[in-house]
Amino acid sequence: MATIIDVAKLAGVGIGSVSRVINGKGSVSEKTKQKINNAIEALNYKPNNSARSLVSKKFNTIGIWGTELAGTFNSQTLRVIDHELINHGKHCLVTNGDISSKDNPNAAIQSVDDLISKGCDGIIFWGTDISNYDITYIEKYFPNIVLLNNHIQQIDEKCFYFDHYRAGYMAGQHLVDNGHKSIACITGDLKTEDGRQRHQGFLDSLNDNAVAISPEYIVEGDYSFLKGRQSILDLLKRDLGFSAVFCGNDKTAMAAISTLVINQIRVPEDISIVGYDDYDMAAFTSPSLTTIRVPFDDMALAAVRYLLNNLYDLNLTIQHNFQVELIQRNSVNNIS
Amino acid sequence: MATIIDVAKLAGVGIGSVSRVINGKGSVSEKTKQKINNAIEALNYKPNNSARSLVSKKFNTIGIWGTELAGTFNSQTLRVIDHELINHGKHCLVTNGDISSKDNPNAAIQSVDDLISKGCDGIIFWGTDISNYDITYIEKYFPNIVLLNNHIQQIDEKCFYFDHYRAGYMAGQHLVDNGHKSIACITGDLKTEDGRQRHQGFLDSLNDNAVAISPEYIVEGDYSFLKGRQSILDLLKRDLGFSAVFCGNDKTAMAAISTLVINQIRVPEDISIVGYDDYDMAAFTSPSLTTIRVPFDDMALAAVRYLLNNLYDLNLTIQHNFQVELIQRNSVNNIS
DNA sequence: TAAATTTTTGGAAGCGTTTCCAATTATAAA
DNA sequence: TTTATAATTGGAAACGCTTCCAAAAATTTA
Repeated sequence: MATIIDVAKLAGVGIGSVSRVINGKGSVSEKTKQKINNAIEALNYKPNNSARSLVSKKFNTIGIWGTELAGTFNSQTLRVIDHELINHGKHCLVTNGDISSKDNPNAAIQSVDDLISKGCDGIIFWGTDISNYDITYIEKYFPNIVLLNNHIQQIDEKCFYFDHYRAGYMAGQHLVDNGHKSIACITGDLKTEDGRQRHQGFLDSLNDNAVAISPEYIVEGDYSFLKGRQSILDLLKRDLGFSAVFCGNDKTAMAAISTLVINQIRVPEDISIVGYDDYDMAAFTSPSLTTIRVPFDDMALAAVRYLLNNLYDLNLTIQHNFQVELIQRNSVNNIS
Repeated sequence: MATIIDVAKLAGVGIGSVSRVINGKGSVSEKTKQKINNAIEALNYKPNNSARSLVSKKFNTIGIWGTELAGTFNSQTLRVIDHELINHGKHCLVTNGDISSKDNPNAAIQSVDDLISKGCDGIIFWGTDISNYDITYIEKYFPNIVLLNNHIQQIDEKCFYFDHYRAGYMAGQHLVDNGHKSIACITGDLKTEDGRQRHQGFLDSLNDNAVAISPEYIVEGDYSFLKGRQSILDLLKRDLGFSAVFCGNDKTAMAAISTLVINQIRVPEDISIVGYDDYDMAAFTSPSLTTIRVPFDDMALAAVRYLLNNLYDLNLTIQHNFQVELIQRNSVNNIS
């Protein structure tokens, strides 16, 4: 591997000039610039990143910390992030901080510290699987962070999230608007903040419309297919006679549909279903799923850009209003 | 940030001893080891990775190069890889070498070079979106690579793949065994090697059972939901009267089911469907999908481990026989 | 033309490690 | 005790870069 010294020698100049050329800063005459570029070409020279980082303390890398990497739309989002980084010559270090499996209470912080000392200029915290307490603790000594789909008031400007409450509200309203009065719900994971918010929004929408919903109509889910199936079965067993179900995410909704169909219950004729997320598969369930489209990719893009702007002195435009939208397909029946 | 010199000073020893302790090699007396560990603790010392890599030429990082990161089960696989790496104190650098969008014919190689010079000890090439030619070219100057779900004869031992041909054959055989004689097919992407192999396996299974399939029964897909819908519509329009369809992946199959149902065609009573992959959603389509379970995660684990063993002198067990399995659910009717 | 100013240039110093080797210390053998 | 052997130790050199500054060259002004 050629070094900067080799390049300098071949070009017949000092290493300072070479450094100035490859970094594009400091003044170099056109003539020497030419010589140096030729030498770089000839030697196929690539700057050594370790040496660069060692002195500059910049890594041109940002870390992604999350535990939900196994989700469905997350890989699409990861792609969005990665693309934007590559566009700006940065890299992306992924860490799956699966904190649940470890018995160490500091597992989350340790895995983040690990990421930091590995060398990244900033970190995207994806989701709510790390406590607010841990995040604010980390933010004090490593402030270049951004939260994706999470919100902590103290560091509001570093948070990229949307209004889950409003989204949940929209879902409930849609059901009410279609004449449903007896509505069940399989929530998202209520241990997560966004799960709670959307649930509250949903509840409030019914309340505002004077539609009652008693606790036995509600089952707590966990976003998985399996739990979705169990939950709808649970609900069915209670024999409540509801005409619609709001599901905490599309996976749950899909599992609910398939389970209902197996049990000879028609969707939407007998029971209407509303999902949440608008995964790519939502248009291809049977029936296709009416759901809430959530601006995940937009948020991700904004989050990376925020980091990029702050870390590398760029000036990328950042979207701030993330639109939530109800996508009407065929899983809701109008019974009014 | 404390450096190794600070630690040495505080412990009252030389930097050599500190280095020996943090790397756990070379002899250090129990007494000085104690002093050093105390100092490390007191200063919250973390070795600087750039400096380490600069001299050792090891990065403790492996790169993942792929273009299919937006797939569905890929994020699950990414998690498998990441976990195994973290277990061994390594990190994972992700690059989405989206080569199609660029007009540069060397885009793939450049993005790989970029990954290499960023600093990784090895690379996992995920999928077949980079040409054999490019890979063998890269392998010459950067031999620490592994292919996941791809196979190049010259570097056989670095390839982790399974028998797509056999898997395709199983799918066809299953349909024949259930009495189907008029079978259609929406292929995978035939630009990919594995897509071609599974298709050939499927074709041969019919042939071996003396079941004819003429070209108009075959539509080329591209693994997407959308194309799946278009393709089944295409097939329907041809009015061929087939009783079953083999789909190149589960997304295609899911789109096919939903489209058939919309068109008042019952699955499996009117048309049977076999998928491919066994995505997690396959059990939750309506009807649930009979499909080929593909050992993707096993392959990924073996691939990382191969790299880990070779790069860091480990001795992890590596699975070599990847099982393909037919998962029978409810999308195939026995009509014999 | 000479002096003042600006642009360009070379290379030493320093970033925080690992690796090596010579020197020191501890241990075993005589 | 002395000598031979083994274990431990300290720190200089090197890794390849950026940053800085003083020196040299080019340009402008008087």
